[in-house]
Amino acid sequence: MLRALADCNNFFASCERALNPALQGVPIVVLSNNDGCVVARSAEAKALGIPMGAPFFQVRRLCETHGVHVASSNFEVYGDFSNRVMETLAEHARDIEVYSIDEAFMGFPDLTDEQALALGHSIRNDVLARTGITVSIGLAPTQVLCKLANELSKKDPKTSGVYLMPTDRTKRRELLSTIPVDSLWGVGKGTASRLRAYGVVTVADLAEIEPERIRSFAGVVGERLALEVRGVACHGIVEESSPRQSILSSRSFGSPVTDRGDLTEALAHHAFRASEKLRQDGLVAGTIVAFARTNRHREDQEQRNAEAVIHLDPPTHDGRRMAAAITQAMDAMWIPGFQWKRAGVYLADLSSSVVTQPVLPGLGPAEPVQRRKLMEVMDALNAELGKDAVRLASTGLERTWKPKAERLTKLTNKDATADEAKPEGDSRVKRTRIRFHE
DNA sequence: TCTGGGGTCCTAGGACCC
DNA sequence: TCTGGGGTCCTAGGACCC
Repeated sequence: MLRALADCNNFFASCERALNPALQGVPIVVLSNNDGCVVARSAEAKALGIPMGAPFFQVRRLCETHGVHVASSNFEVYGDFSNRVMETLAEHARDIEVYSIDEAFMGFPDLTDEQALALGHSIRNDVLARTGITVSIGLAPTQVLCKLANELSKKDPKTSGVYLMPTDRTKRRELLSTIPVDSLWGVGKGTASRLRAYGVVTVADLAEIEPERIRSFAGVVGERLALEVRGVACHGIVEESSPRQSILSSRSFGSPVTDRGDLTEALAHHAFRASEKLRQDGLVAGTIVAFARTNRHREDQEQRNAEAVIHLDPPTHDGRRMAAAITQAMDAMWIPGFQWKRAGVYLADLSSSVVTQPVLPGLGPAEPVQRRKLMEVMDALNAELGKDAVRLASTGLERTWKPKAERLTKLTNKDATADEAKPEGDSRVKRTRIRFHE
């Protein structure tokens, strides 16, 4: 089977540009939540030497000097662009796995080299025409090689954004012997140094070593990598969405929080947000972990992680119950005298909310009907009127703890209609896990 | 002054059982 | 002094990704 990885170029920056055509040719930088770090850069911004992940305050002057357009991240908008890109990709592929907000693996029947390249270019052109987003396409027999091919297509302008991993063995080995093993997908610092210690320096080295030998010093992860770079697929294209195993909602505070009431509000807010995600996926949670952290970058201050683990019996997706449980847990969790920088709620022990067990006499249903209804109504209103249109009083009115987002792109009416044009319902794309990233 | 927010998978080691 | 041998399940933490 032939596979492909389509990956949007400078995705968040490209979305900002698609929203505002006046930004053509202007360097663009998109900031993480709380306007903290650089998480996306247009080609022009990269050329200025603005590094990925840089704290914004370190590159602010550079941006001002060169007239860089700086935007706070707007995930709702990027999510809409993502949907349109993925729907377009799905029309071209036999199978598709949406791997993250800006990339997807696709599966095709076997094709000749010429056909594969032609297909890649037609997909790329179609996505650009329909969404304004440029994608790069890497074609290869396995996902790890697709990833590599994708990087090569980005590096070499001669490829025009589409690169096919050489099918000829000798040519492929020649290529792989020029690529360091630590640039592979799945090889981080730890694995790279272990591999080097055993003389595996290039991707070709990895492709030639016995997979069983690899296993002895790099585990099953190493073994799978070795097989994938040999052209033996270990990862399938996953069309079925696998149920998710955890949910996290957390944010940094715009300024440090020292008040117990503020922290409680923020945690109640995260509990409710996390419960929304639960309900969306038809899940209930058996465990909540509420946590707060001090600023790890402040070496002059004592550090603290405050945490409360709450077991929910029976498991629930009721945001009110969760918020109330957290408010109670604050007695145990609250430590006065610290400047809290970040807080959040983590949900675990997830299971389907569909009740499979018969209700025992005298115990009643797992979740009272009115509560379920209340959540349904809140979700419906928020879907209609916008996020947070209705919320729990315990999550606060003033919300002085809110993160910063001082450079949000204002949406025009035109964008709103584009949003309405979004196809609904039986789209062929099954969203698997969408991870908002970078 | 200012430094993000999600996820998954694997492994090692302890608890526990027979 | 010497003091089984497996197996499973769970959890914490590391590694990695976007």
